[in-house]
Amino acid sequence: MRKRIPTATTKRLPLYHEYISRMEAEGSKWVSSFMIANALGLTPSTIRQDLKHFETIESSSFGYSTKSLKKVLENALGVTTGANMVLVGVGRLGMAIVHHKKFREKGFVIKGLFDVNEDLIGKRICNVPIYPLGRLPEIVKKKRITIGIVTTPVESAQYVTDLLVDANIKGIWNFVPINLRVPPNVAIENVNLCPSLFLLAFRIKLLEEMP
Amino acid sequence: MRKRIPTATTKRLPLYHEYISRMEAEGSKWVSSFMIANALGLTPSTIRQDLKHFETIESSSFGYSTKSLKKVLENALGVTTGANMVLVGVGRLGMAIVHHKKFREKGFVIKGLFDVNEDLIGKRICNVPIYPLGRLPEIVKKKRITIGIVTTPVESAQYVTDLLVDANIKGIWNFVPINLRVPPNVAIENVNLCPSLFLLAFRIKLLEEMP
DNA sequence: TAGATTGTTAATCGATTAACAATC
DNA sequence: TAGATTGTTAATCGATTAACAATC
Repeated sequence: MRKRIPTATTKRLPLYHEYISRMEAEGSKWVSSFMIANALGLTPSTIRQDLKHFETIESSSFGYSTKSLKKVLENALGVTTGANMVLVGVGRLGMAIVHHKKFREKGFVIKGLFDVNEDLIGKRICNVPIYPLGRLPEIVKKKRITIGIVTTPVESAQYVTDLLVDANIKGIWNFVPINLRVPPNVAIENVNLCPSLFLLAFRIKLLEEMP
Repeated sequence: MRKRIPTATTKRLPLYHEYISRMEAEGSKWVSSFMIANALGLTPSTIRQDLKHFETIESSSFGYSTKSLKKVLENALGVTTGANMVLVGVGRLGMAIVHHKKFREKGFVIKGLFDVNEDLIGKRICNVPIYPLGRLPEIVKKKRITIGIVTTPVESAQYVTDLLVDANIKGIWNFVPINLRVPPNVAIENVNLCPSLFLLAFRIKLLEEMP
């Protein structure tokens, strides 16, 4: 990749990757911008503008080579390297994430869980041990953790984030519906379930009002 | 609200609502565009442009009235009315969603669960019964369901979505990482966990490359 | 009133789309 | 080659920011 990649493009890369992976699994050797656009609800123009940022994609009059496109996307996304992660807040959502196989398959491995609940500490979920919060700095350092998953209640989310940041984590995957404060050298990605549901309700309302 | 509300604004409304709810709970009578902007990492200008679309918000030189702002947002989002929902695909993620109290508190109630797993059918989770997929049209009609939550494996997601659409559902809350096809009169909101994680990995990479 | 914030206009910025020559 | 798709430029569209008079 050459120039700065626009954020709008950035957000689509994981979607392209998902689609390309599926097409490759189905045995497709080539995918065109038309196919991708159609599958993802975008225009071919947008796809081409986005992929322009990556020089090493092999293309022809059939479209882009599935293999090279997948490779380039995985490189760009850092999927090839994966990451070691910890998860703080072992509620039901936290447990669902730990059990999710796909992350591990892609190299994103949860190495430790943290909670304040005394009853949980020492147990294991999917063979991942649950530690007390106090051991977070030690474990993060020892296991070379780069991503912290935050699935705590709202009240403790910022506190936990500060702990993670102090432990030199590089990115926060936040499932708590607040805007966590992190220094500029730490990446953050928010997954907001409640707002997402409200947004759906809002869209339904819009559709009903003006059909 | 008067004119068409821009989609960019639409996506921020749930965040405003979340923040205002918290401020109201803390006893704030007024919130300014500066406060909201600061809390959510936006500019005051953006906040004011967004809220301009809603006429009934009471404002003063202290900012916006928390009470009226919350009310307007809840009205706009359709949060006041809530919705009856069904969930298809009772895996761990599905279960985590069923257990999530917040949705129910806000009036978004899951009235039925559906799965193909014979062992699950007839059981209850959080007092919500699990039905066989075949009974979906009947239950959706009887219980006046408007939102369908899709937490199935990728392979069955489109099939399940078609079932829901045929049963006259109004919105799909999709947790499966594919672009589901729905007719234009059905709203859809996607929650993509894997792409979200990859996006985080990508941002970490960007930060490392050019700090 | 005085101080602060909104409401609003205009300018800037970025993202999307259209179109077509270059390429495979 | 012929047909189809890319790569790229230019035009359009929408979103964000800045600035300041109007308002409370």
